[in-house]
Amino acid sequence: MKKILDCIADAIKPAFTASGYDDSFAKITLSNRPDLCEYQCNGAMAAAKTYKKKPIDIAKDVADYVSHSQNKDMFSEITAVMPGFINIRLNPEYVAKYLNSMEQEPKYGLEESGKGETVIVDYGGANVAKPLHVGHLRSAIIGESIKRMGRFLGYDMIGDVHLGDWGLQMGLIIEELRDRKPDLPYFDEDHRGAYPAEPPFTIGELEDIYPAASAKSKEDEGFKARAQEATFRLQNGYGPFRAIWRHIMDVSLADLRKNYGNLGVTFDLWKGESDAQEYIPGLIEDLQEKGLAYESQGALVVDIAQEGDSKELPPCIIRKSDGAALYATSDLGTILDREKAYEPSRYIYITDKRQELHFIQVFRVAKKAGYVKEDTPMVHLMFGTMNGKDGKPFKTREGGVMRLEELMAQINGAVYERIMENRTVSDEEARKTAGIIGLAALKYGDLSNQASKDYIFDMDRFISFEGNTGPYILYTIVRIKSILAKYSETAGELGPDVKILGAASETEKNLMLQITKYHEVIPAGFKETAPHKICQFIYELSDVFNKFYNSTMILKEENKERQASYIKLIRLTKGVLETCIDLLGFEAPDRM
RNA sequence: GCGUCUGUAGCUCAGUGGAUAGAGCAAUGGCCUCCGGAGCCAUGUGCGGAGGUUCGAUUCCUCUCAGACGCACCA
Repeated sequence: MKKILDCIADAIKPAFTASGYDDSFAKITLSNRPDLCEYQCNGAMAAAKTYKKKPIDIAKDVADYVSHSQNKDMFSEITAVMPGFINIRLNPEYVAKYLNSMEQEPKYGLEESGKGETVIVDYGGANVAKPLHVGHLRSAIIGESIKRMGRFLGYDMIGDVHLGDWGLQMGLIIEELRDRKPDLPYFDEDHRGAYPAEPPFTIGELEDIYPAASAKSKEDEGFKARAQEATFRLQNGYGPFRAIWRHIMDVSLADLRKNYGNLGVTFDLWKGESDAQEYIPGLIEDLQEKGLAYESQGALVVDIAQEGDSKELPPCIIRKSDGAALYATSDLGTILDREKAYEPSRYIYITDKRQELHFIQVFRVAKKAGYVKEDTPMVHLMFGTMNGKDGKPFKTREGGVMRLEELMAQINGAVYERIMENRTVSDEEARKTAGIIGLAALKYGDLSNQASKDYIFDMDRFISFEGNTGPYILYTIVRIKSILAKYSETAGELGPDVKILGAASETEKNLMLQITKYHEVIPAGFKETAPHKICQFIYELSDVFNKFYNSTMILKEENKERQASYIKLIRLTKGVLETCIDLLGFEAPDRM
């Protein structure tokens, strides 16, 4: 259904036209002076130059016309004020009508603007055989939210975890495994026949092997050289190492699925750098044939500089001087794979902002070589660093990188303690609820910030039940659930003919007007890849709801028609809140 | 050195070419015959600095200061 701002604009357009002004000036915005009006139109001031008239006269023409037009019932006020603002208030009956139709439609009347578009979302970025740590957190949380928003808007969203599964870490693990278990058949050059189906290690061992190998390679040059050699052999298809690699993948992926699952993050594709390998020889050949790739200092590079660059950007290296492919090559290969399989109409990559240059390079090569159509948007949604309270990158107390599991355990533990302080619920329920609230606290704490900026992770603040936090939003939903349950106990379910009535109080009208922003906020959040806009919306919605709640005795209302209207309104409020937190990637418990 | 991004209240963060720049936390003072007080109401402080464009700039431009990040064979 139409956004309420557009409804208002359409209602006043005839007034502009009839008074001799272009109706493109009939643009409505939310009022920035709520004490004066609900909506405003600044078009008269913009039109003043064009028509060489005083803004106030134009505003008066428009306001007068509307006041006498057939659309006048839509407004309770439309007035021209100095220097040329048109101040607008909506008739409460009109707002109620809008909400009633909203309530009846699927997705509350949100238009599915994305129908027919396929979008690849590249997020996650986990490395196989390395545990997830807080550095992976933002990509997963933000990406999941963007994916859900797009899907809700009707886009065919394809989320790809894009694993780091082809790098030096594989060689490191192979050689460390050789040192630990030299008798394994993978290291016996004379071994014939199949290799065991069972992996030669558990996830626990694997998690120990990689850090050990990584540390060893920094001290032991010989070991590092062996790892590089092993990586090279793996990448060139050496059978025994491919067999180990398969084991590493199987063991690690099961663990990654579990960990991402605990975060409420799922992927449609579990592809990785290894899947791009088959495209690389052809890719390099093609870039050479097209005359884009040339030798420079022994490496093969593609120029990506363009008119208008404020600085000459370095060329994109697609083959190292030792002949090996690298990051950019792999990402280009992945693009070829995606074009072949999906022909996406848009790409969204969600990574750390330090990779900005890399993606500029990759995108330009992809466009220059014609792998991706010129008009296909390739978006790099970059996010900033998650810092500790000291403003420096978040670390464990010992100064190491904190694992995601540990972070979540800490948050859930802290929430659990808070629940147990005030309530006597069963331990089992408290644990479960703590998990739900903890995830909301973590995700909301992250998503409520602008993605591109660094932000400070402050657990005490994020898990607080007060202020602009996830738990506060959940609390509001739980409170509404409680009222609805009590109502249905005594009065039963709402009949289908119950209508939301025109607002009886200012707090009620504020709640109703806030709900109408829903149609504006969700498409904007996706278009601008800005989940924090959804957060801001539901925080404000929770706030106006709580003010309404505090000033209105819903269950004691004696007028049954009015009471049913209240119930329907708060049910709609709950529905909108739940829809939005689902888009952010978390859910509300029944009690907390 | 060059480039990109950031700088808003004591702290954490929103925000817009337009009227009086908003929230939360923290501080202080109120509100329970009341559907969950994990709430509501009230009080105080600010656009890093200097120019410019504009009728109007916190927003756009230039310079400057401070911080983060990046600058070809890591991913």
